[in-house]
Amino acid sequence: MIDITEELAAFECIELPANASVFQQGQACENYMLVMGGSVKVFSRTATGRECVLYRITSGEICILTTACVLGGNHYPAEAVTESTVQAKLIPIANFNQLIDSSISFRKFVFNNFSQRLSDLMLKFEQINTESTYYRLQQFLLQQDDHIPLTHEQLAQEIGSAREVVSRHLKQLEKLNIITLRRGLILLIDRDKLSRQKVIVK
Amino acid sequence: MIDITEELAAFECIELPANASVFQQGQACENYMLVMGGSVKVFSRTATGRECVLYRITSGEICILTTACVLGGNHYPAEAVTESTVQAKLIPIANFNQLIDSSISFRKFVFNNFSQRLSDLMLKFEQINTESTYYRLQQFLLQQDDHIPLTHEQLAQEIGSAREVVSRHLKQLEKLNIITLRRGLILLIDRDKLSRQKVIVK
DNA sequence: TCAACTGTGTGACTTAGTCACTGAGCTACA
DNA sequence: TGTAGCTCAGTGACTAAGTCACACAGTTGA
Repeated sequence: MIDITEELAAFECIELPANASVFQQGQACENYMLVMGGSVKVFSRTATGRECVLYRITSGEICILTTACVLGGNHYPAEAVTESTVQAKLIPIANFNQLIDSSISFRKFVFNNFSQRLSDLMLKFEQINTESTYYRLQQFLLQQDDHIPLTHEQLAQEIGSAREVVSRHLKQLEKLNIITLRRGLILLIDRDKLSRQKVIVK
Repeated sequence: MIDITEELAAFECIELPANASVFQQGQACENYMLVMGGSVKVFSRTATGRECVLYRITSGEICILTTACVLGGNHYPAEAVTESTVQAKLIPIANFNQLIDSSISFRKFVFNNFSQRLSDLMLKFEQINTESTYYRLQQFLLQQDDHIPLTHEQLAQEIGSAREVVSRHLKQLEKLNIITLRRGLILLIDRDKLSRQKVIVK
């Protein structure tokens, strides 16, 4: 992790409540945001309102989507909301540009963030485009604890699918004694079997 | 356009033939590539071999996917091939990093490229995820000349769909006297009608 | 001129997403 | 403490998209 504490000391920290909109699709960009604590979810939305999580901005990360917007002269191509209380520093564009030129650390920091997001997006694109919904669901579940406090809706958003599709797959997995379903909660009871379960039998 | 002629004068220009692989999925990254002429197509591939064009690197652009790979320590998440004879300069990583630190122009140039790619990918993601295949096909056709020298396969790759699906939509459009189909060629004969044609009737 | 290749058309099938609706569980508050 | 109104989950019916297999037409080159 690159230390840019010194560079950012001058900027004041603000606090956002949970579930607050950070920016919306089509909105113009105004400030760089550096998240100091909490988590911001960046997602895109289909015509029918379905959400698909693209990535998260967590502590110590910068929202480089702003840079892309400012330099490209376009508006935000996605939405972002806070998932928890978020502490963040807002950096005006002029200050940001000045820091890029004056601080090697800050420059490297921003470059790293850019790279990471690009990689994240490529990976997400790959997954959504090349892997089946069931495979994405399976992999997502395997990455979690045995106790998964998510609704089917939230799960669908994480893997970029529809709630009904996820519900149906989960129901099949429950019938196979791989998981147990509770309201807003999934209990993973046979991780091994899940990792081996390639196809869902009707 | 930012002028970085001076910064790049020291690097020799190589030439690649058409249809040559530039990098493959999973490959490690070695050099930065700056395209001086011609076009490189970057695409991802599904498990069944279907390709989806992500973006193109054309004259004066740098393949920042390399930066993302180098900084992220990961391998190429996509493939790239030349679409024509391509002139390019290869810049070793050490020289690239040195240029970033020493030249404001070069830095801005790379930043702009990063931003543009991020925006491209977001846009592509949006389109593939939120728009119907027919809508993407319709929009793609409307962006072309009336004389479109592409096979259905190539068209499918551009919009990220399957050849058969594209073929079927095109056939419907031909029945409606909107286009004429020839081998390896589509003639757009009624642009207005195409732009109004919202739904394909069976 | 014909074999091999590339491009197109199409039927049958599977998977995913959408729509509409039902009912179960939770919670606030009258 | 009962219940209205909410969120969450389940499901049938349908459509869109992708996959698979195969037929055949146009093109190319030995």
